[in-house]
Amino acid sequence: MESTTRIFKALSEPIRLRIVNLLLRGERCVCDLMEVLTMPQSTISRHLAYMKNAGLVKGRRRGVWMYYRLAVGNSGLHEKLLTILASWLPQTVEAKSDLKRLASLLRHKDSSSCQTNYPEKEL
Amino acid sequence: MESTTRIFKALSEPIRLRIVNLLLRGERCVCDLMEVLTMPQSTISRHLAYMKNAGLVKGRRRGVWMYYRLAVGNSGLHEKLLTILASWLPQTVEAKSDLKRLASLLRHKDSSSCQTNYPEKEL
DNA sequence: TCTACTTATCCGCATATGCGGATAAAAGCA
DNA sequence: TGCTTTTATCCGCATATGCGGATAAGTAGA
Repeated sequence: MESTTRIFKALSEPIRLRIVNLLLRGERCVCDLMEVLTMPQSTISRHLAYMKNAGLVKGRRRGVWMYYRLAVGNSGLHEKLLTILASWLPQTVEAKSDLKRLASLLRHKDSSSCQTNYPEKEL
Repeated sequence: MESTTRIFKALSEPIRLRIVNLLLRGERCVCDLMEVLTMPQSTISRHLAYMKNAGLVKGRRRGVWMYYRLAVGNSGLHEKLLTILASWLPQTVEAKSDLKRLASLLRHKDSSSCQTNYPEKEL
C-alpha cells in the first residue's frame, strides 16, 4: 500500500503527468523534456528523480545523456494505471500541445545532439 | 489535469486508501471510520474533508451523523480509477483486516447508534 | 433553553515538497 | 589532463500537508 501511495504521489503534479505523457511515446533525455516543457533543468531532473524513486520511470545513461522511460508496471495496479493514463492523457490540452512541441523539436533537432536508438511511436 | 492531480493527491495517503476501501462497501459515518481505523476523530474528519474537496467522496448529513460515500466518477479517468481500486484494494492486507474489523463492529453495534438506510454490500 | 452527542475546524508544530539558481559530478573528446 | 556538455544534487526559501488535542458548530431530545 505504501508503494502504491508513492506512485499516486508521483502522479500528483501536472508537470509529472505531462512527463508521463511524453514518455508514453518512447524514452526521452532530460534536455528534450526541459525544452518541451520549458522548465529549468534542475526542476525537470528533480521531478524525474522523484518519479524514479517511486518506481514510475527508469533511467538509462548513454554517454552524457540520461534517457528516461516509463517503468513497466510491476504490480497489477501499476500496470492498470499506466493503461488508463495512456488512454486519458492524450485527450488533455496540455498533452496535445506538448506533443506538438515535441514533434517540432524532433524535426528541427541537430542530428549531432541526443538521439534515441529505440523506434519512436508516432507523434 | 489539475482536477486529476487533486484526485491522485487524495489517493496518496495509506489511510485515505483504507477509507476508500471501506466506502467501497457502502456509505459510512465518521464514528465508524474512526473506530475501524483506530485514529482520532479530527484526523478522520480532516482526511474526509481533503477527499471531499478533491471530489473523491460526498457527505450526507443524517441527524448528528455525517455519512460519507464514494463520489461517482465524473470523468473517464476518475471512473476507471475507482474500478481498478475496487479490484486491487481488497487484496491488500490492510484492507482485509479493516473489513474484518468493520464486520465485527457492525455485528456488535448498539442498534441505537448510527445506522445506514442503504443496503450494505457483503462483507 | 440546556444538555449530550457527533462532526468540523482551529491551533501549534513537524515534515514533505515545490521552486530555480548555483555548484558538483559524470562522460566524452582533444 | 583540461575543456565542454549534460545531468544530479545542493541550497535557501516558501508553501502544502500531516498530526492530534482543544474548541467550535450543528443536531436532537429533555
